[in-house]
Amino acid sequence: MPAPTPAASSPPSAPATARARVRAELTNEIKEAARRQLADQGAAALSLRAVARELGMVSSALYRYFPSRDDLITALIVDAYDAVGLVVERADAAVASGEVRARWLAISRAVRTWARSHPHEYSLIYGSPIPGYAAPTDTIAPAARPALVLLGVLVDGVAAGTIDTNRSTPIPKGLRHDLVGLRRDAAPGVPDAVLARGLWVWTQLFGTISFELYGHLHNVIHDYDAYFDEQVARSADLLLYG
Amino acid sequence: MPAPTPAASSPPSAPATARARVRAELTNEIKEAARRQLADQGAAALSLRAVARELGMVSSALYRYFPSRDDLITALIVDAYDAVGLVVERADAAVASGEVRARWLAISRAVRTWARSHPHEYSLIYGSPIPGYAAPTDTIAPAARPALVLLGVLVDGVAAGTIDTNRSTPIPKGLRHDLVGLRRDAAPGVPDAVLARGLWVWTQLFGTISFELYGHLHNVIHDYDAYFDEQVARSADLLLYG
DNA sequence: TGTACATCAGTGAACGCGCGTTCACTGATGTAC
DNA sequence: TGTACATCAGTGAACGCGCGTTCACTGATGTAC
Repeated sequence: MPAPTPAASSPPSAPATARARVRAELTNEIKEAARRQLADQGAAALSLRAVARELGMVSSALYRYFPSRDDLITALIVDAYDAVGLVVERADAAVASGEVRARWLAISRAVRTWARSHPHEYSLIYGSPIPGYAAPTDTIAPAARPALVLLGVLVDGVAAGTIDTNRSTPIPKGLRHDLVGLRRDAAPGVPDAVLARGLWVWTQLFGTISFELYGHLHNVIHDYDAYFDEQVARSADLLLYG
Repeated sequence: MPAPTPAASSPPSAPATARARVRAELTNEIKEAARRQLADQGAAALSLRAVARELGMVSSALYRYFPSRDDLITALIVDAYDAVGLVVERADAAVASGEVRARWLAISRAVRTWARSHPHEYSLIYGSPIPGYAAPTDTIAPAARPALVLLGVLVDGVAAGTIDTNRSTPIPKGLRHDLVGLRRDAAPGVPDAVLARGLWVWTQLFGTISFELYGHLHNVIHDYDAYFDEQVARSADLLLYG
């Protein structure tokens, strides 16, 4: 019986050396501490020194992990998009693919649940931009992830005939042109009217969540669960039947 | 012919003394400089010292006008709500009150136009909250101003029979309860179904504007005018016919 | 109309604080032979 | 298996900066008589 090699106990995808493993762990700890700070103060107030303090390190040590504050913020943004993208994908995957209405509801609720439990990460990606921070191109692909799930639902619903493709309203030429691109890239077979409805309910969803999170319905809505359910059910009808 | 008194050339509503007049003017100049800084950096980065610098004053002088940085921010928030409230009211008033659809379109376009020309003031009130700033109650009344215009349209549209009140979808009990309060306070005679549709299109409007401003439709929509027109026309149909 | 006093605006220095980033360094971990 | 060297992580001091707010002050404007 051969003696196990030292690496045998670590998962196959783990980095080879102990140093690299520690590095990956500390990178995560830095991001977690930064996320905690985000929750306290918001992104604009995120401070490298405070993050270092929380980890018991000296502030200059962080520069071994992130070349600058902006790079740390970028990492948080990418993580946030990936996190919401993942919960949306999972919620969608938990519903049978023919159940278009249920998939929409599952997606909507997943976004809201994630937003409510991670309000500052939600703000980081869907709130107002951070002063002085310019998003690099690395954030583009993860940003699209949640919306791609909805587009997948539209593709399936149209293909299966569950989504009504007859009802149509006039669509201006400029928009029609943009919808051609969207269909080509991410929603084959979905007609203009359905894409326009998709955009319409998608932005509505984020409007509803932002209004709830930012208190714009304070003193108007008290039962946010009931309110959300109703609005999202309405969106489902609009999506399916136009 | 009697000699004019010194005060004769000033408008009747102007403060009595020269000192009070200068004070009011400087208060406005401070707010204008602060708004300019907002556009540069965003609210979180708004600095009293920088505002003072721009006005050629010493930073401590600002404390004669605003007791703290938060009070200056509050003033900017109130001004921003009043500004968007005013343009919305004017846009609405320019349309005959029976033209419900046209009024909705006018209101929507007024909000978007204002948002595009004052993106940082828009963010100040509809974007993510400013870290460390807690909105005082002074902001509540002005915050309601734009929405009250839409509610006025609903009241008129229902009273005149222009808005379809027959189409209705199930409304959960919790929401029904909230709608009772809303109807009592600001929308007499407007049934639940219409109020719920009103909330839907209202949040949709802000979702659309925020997505445009914050670049969430980057590479998807290029002709934002066409896109906005289509979405808002769609909302008009929903509002009127359910 | 003129004077005495009170109110107010703005100054300049200071307090105490926090920030991002650079840099030369020490000591530990990893690699090649 | 052991040794020599290279790589890397973390330290601590420093640079240069900006911030909100307080405070005693000077001089101008307003008010009461």
